[in-house]
Amino acid sequence: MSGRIPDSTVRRLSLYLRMLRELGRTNREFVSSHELAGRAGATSAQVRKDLSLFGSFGKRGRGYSVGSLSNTLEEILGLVRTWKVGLVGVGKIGTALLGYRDLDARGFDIVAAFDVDAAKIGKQVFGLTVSPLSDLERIVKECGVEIGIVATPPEVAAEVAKSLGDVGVGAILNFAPTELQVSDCVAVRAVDIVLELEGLSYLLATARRLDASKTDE
Amino acid sequence: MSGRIPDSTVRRLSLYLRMLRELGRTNREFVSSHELAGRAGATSAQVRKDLSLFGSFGKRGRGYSVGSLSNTLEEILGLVRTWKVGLVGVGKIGTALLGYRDLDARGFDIVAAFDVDAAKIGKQVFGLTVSPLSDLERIVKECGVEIGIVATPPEVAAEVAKSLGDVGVGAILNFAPTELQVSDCVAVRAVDIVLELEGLSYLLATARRLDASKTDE
DNA sequence: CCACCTTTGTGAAAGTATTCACAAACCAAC
DNA sequence: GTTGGTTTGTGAATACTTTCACAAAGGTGG
Ligand SMILES: NC(=O)c1ccc[n+]([C@@H]2O[C@H](COP(=O)([O-])OP(=O)(O)OC[C@H]3O[C@@H](n4cnc5c(N)ncnc54)[C@H](O)[C@@H]3O)[C@@H](O)[C@H]2O)c1
Ligand SMILES: NC(=O)c1ccc[n+]([C@@H]2O[C@H](COP(=O)([O-])OP(=O)(O)OC[C@H]3O[C@@H](n4cnc5c(N)ncnc54)[C@H](O)[C@@H]3O)[C@@H](O)[C@H]2O)c1
Repeated sequence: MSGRIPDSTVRRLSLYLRMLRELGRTNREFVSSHELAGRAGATSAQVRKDLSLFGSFGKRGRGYSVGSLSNTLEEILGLVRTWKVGLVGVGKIGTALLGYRDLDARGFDIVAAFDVDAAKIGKQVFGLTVSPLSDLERIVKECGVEIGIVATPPEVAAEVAKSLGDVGVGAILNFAPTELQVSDCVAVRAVDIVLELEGLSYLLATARRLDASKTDE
Repeated sequence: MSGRIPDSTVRRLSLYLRMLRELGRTNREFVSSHELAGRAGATSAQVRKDLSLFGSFGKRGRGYSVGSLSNTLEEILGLVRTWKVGLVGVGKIGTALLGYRDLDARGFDIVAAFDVDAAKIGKQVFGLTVSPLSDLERIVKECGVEIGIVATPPEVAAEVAKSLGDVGVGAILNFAPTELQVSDCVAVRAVDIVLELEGLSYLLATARRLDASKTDE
């Protein structure tokens, strides 16, 4: 059980958990793989296979207990605790993230924010005081920051990510449209809005090309 | 040539293009698949296979012409034109996006912003006047909005997405942590920050579990 | 306790994506 | 022109993911 788990499975587990929490709020007791699949955009076989990578959690004939499967998924995903998050770059997107109340509720607590801009250092943003980047190491260690968010201009993102890794942060969420190269023991995920828009652009352009060639015939 | 192209290929094409533009700025003339692969986190075979899905663009023995491959990729990705974008929900993240100057530069022009909050309607945000949601249809049609961004609270995201689809928007970028179900002829991509953080949480938790079991032995 | 209905868990099959490996092409230098 | 070094384009091989399909398990009602 639980060798290498594909990324796509982990993403789906998050979606299942989200649905389970919703169902929990409506006091539902059991849910079938079929129903779980429905809203997560997966198939029922996929739900069962994803879960079977970690164990057997369902009751044949009944489905999955909403409460206990929620707990199991939270355990698997590491969401039984609150993670401490540090944010670097209190600009437009960084400020939005500091004000993103859902993060707390979901187990991600932003405990520190850093910037190099003297005008921002010392100011409170959504209740958190912005620290100078030079205090990164001290504060990350004192607060026990485990996840870093990079929200700086792309030119300095790689450098910032390296510092975060060096100082012991184990995972980074990167908003800058740049590939970070950090040590393998630091996990990185990117949120790349331009990339997503370009993906949409490709689909729109392809649809138009198809339309155009159909009209030509 | 060019049947169904995997999503992973399209994402990599964007990354290749990004690198090519950087190389272009340094006046480089040719680049090999090996070098292109390097920074995009791919292999050279993958670069060549991705490109070969669309045609033959390289010169054996030399590599790819930076300028002409850039143009080709822009053509493929539909980036030879500027797309008109409409944003719904001028809150924290919506405001950050309105101020994201890079989007213009990359061919995505936010031409309209909508909200339901009377306090926001009519105000200028980064040079754009916020319109009431009730004007969605009129403005989308007048301005020719082609891509919609959903930046509303999750509870209303599905409804907003449906409206966008109904008034003729062909593609949606969704920031709300909700599955949208829209007609198949509307393309959707999601930017789901909580999902990404949960992915990191899984990796951190797994690493810890491994550590713990090693120490136990 | 048995017949019947439902839904899981899982090998095996099908389908996708990535990597390998090499002939064909190009360039440069002599 | 021919030799040698380089790099593409691509079929074939491998690896990975998803889907299929069904036996086994649980529940219900008689
Ligand atoms: N604005 C958006 O909506 C948006 C969306 C997605 C991605 N992004 C990306 O996020 C990043 C930030 O964008 P933004 O729009 O918030 O820009 P911004 O200019 O508003 O903010 C950048 C912040 O980073 C700070 N900074 C600069 N160098 C730093 C360093 N070395 N260490 C710490 N802080 C530093 C600046 O002082 C500033 O406060 C960019 O890479 C951008 O491409 C922005
Ligand atoms: N804040 C962040 O950094 C962040 C990051 C990622 C995702 N998100 C997601 O983005 C969405 C917005 O988050 P936010 O933090 O900006 O919230 P917010 O409350 O600051 O903004 C929401 C905005 O949407 C408007 N709105 C509400 N109902 C509307 C409707 N029916 N039509 C049009 N506009 C409507 C509100 O008036 C408000 O201006 C949420 O779904 C959130 O989960 C936020």
